[in-house]
Amino acid sequence: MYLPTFQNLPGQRKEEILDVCLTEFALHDYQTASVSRIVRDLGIAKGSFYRYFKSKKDLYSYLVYYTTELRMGHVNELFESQDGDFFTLFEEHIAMVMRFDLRYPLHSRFLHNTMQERNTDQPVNLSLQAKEMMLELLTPVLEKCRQRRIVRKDIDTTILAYTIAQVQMGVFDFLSIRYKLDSGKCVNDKQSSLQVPEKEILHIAKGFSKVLKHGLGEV
Amino acid sequence: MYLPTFQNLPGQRKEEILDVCLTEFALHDYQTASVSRIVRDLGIAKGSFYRYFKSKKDLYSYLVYYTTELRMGHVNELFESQDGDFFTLFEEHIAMVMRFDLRYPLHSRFLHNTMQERNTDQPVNLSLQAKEMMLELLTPVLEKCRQRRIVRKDIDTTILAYTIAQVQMGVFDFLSIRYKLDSGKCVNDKQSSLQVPEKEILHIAKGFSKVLKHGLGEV
Amino acid sequence: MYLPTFQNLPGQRKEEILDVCLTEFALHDYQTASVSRIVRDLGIAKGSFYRYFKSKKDLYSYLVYYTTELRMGHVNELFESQDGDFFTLFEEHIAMVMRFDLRYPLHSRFLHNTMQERNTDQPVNLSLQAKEMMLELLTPVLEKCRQRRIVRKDIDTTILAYTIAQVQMGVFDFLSIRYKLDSGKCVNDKQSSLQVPEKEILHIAKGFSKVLKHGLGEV
Amino acid sequence: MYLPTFQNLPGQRKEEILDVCLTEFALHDYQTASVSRIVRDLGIAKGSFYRYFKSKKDLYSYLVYYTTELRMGHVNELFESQDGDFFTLFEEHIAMVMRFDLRYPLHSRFLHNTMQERNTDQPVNLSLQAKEMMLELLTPVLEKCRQRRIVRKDIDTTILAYTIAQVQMGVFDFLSIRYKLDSGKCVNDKQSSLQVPEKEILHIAKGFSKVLKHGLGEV
DNA sequence: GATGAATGAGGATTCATTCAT
DNA sequence: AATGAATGAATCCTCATTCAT
Repeated sequence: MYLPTFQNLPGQRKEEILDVCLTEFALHDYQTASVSRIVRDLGIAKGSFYRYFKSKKDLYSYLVYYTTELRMGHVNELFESQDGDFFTLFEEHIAMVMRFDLRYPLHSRFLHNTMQERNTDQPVNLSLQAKEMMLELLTPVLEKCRQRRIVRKDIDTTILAYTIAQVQMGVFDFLSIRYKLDSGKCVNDKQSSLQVPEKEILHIAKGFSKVLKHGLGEV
Repeated sequence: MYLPTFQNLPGQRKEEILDVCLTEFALHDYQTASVSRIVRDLGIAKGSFYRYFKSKKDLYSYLVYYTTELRMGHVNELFESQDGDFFTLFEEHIAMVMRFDLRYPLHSRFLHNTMQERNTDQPVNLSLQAKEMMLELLTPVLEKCRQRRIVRKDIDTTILAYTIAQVQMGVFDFLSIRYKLDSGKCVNDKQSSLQVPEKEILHIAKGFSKVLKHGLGEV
Repeated sequence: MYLPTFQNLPGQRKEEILDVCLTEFALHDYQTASVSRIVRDLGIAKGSFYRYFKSKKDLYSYLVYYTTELRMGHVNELFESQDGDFFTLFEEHIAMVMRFDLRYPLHSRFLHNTMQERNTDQPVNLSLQAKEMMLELLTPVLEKCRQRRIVRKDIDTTILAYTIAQVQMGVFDFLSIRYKLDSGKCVNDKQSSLQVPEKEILHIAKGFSKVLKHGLGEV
Repeated sequence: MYLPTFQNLPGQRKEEILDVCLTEFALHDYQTASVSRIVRDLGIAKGSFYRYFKSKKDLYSYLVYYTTELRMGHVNELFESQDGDFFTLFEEHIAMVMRFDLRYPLHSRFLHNTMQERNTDQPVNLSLQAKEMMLELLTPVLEKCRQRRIVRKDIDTTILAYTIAQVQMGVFDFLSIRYKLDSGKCVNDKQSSLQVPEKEILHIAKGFSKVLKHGLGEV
């Protein structure tokens, strides 16, 4: 978490600082990311940085928290609404994910990096952890869906849940490939957002939703 | 590529060395992986390492080549056989992947890391690149499947192909979660392989295959 | 060029540092000169050095600039004054050179080394370059002298110019031999200056001037 | 000095080896010259090298001896013949020097480098030593010339002697500048000799001789 | 006589962090 | 509150030399 000194900074300055820090961690992995570069880019003294954040690790933790919060404000997690259809929900969810990725490419790329971080010292594979969490959330939802005969019963729930999770986590890369978006370049050039027509987003969301619901096989 | 000095080493010693090197790169990303640690673990002089490999980068390249070759010997890539059904093929493929991951957890984890390498200097996202390559391979296969009425026509091929790719690339993590395998710990403890009953493997493979073919939705 | 951190140092400390650095490069060629030895001699941390200068190369460039400036403040280059006699000018010039060499033996030796630097990577022979530059400066001067019947016309200007340059560049060694000065020892022992009576300097300067003007042959 | 193993090598092989070694020391200073590169270029084992020469230093010493001998076979040192004129002698001497430099650019460049070697460990400035030796040889010669009224008496002998030495040692560079010879390139490209018309050589030799005898000044 | 693998000290440089000002 | 100089261990890599085969 940040230190009081950071808290007392004017709001805009705080955002500038977070922006630079996110950029650094969006372009490099944890080890390679450099506090020296951050303070250079911010034009502040090394000491100042350590009055804002206790350490590189602390900064990183906060950035994870911060971006996760931001994302949660834009993307509702997948759960079964009382009346809505699960696959419609999935469709909406995945559309939200895409919109977030396009609107906040910096934060999105940072989170993406986060998911790929591996580290001996703290042997937590964040990516794995995230998937596990998602499975835990999805499993009961899918169970209910089964009872309501929305989801098939002849395949393990974990397999179903994992497929959903995996597809959902891949949307970012899908967009990158489909629209030749270079998120690294985009972050480097300080582009603040990417453009894909809403219509396309809806189309893709429906596509993935349909695949999940009915499979690839011809009926 | 390795230097002659390495080539001349007794076979067992070569394997020991590759093992230590793979471990280092399995536990750390390229930047963080340390030649110093490698030579310490091997109990050899710094200079000796550089008589085996020209540089850290060269070692890394070779390890990628080496593990890729190994994997290719165990896992046939996904393509449409003349008479076989695509989804049966997928089932077999994914079973092979799981068997490889379990038998060679070190190599598997290394390859996994490889896919996640991002580098500012050469802004090639290997993971993205791999996915793109897979899409290019899968697209024509799917097109044929469509003509033969095996695959539905009402969804974009790219979406279908991407879903397959994404699911396939996630098997490793699925096993990790389902069987509480900690590949980091496993690599650290020098466990040479992991055990999951063949029956389970076949079951999971069938599960993913079915999901892909028929979807999650109840019929 | 130096970094701000160096600039901010107290004047005396700056001189101490430059002194140690010059000594290192006066006793060894560029490749052999060692940053490790410099920081050891200065009693500072490795990292500190790199807060003063960006790199070994940058340090070297600055030292060249620094000593050249210093020398230029003490030694006027050879050119034809409107009314003065060329050989008188030469006499004065060479006396100034000797005085500089004796007063700043460290800087002088460093510059001397600089001239001898050869480098495979950038195959510029500095010594050769310096001579060429000197020839370019001297040639028009000598041409004018010829018109004014001060310099003979029956020998190629380049030969004349080269002789002047060569003699002038050898004064340092001449002093070393004549007065048994060991500039290496002198630098090592941190002697700050060498003593040769002004009378001697004038005598030698006149000697070289006369030789150049009238030659060795008896009239 | 070389070891017996080297002595026993067939003559041609010995020359090949010396050639490669000379090239290495012609292109790099002592410290930077690399035994590794030498054995690589020769295609022999490291161990073999150390059976030919005790050490890098020993090799270097031998190369100095070897090239000096070679040069002495082509260039007679300057001394007063009983009847010949000193300045005619100088003219012939300097012509010989130029011919040697052009015919043996590799050896010439090596010797040139040798003269520029500075080293803390063995505080012998070879260049200075060579000049001193030359002065010792020239001084008695000049004294005799004075008695025979060939050389003027109103200037110190050391100054005269030094001027001669200095001019003579500069011929190599003079040729390099005048004929745009790049001895580094020439060594790299394994050109075995350089071409300058004999007529030019004689002209230059006469030029320098005249300057030394009569000076630059108009009579 | 020849080989070439092993050595380990040394090279330049970067880093996160501390602390006196 | 902010500064920025100092630290020193860590990074990758090269070198001349030795010695068992």
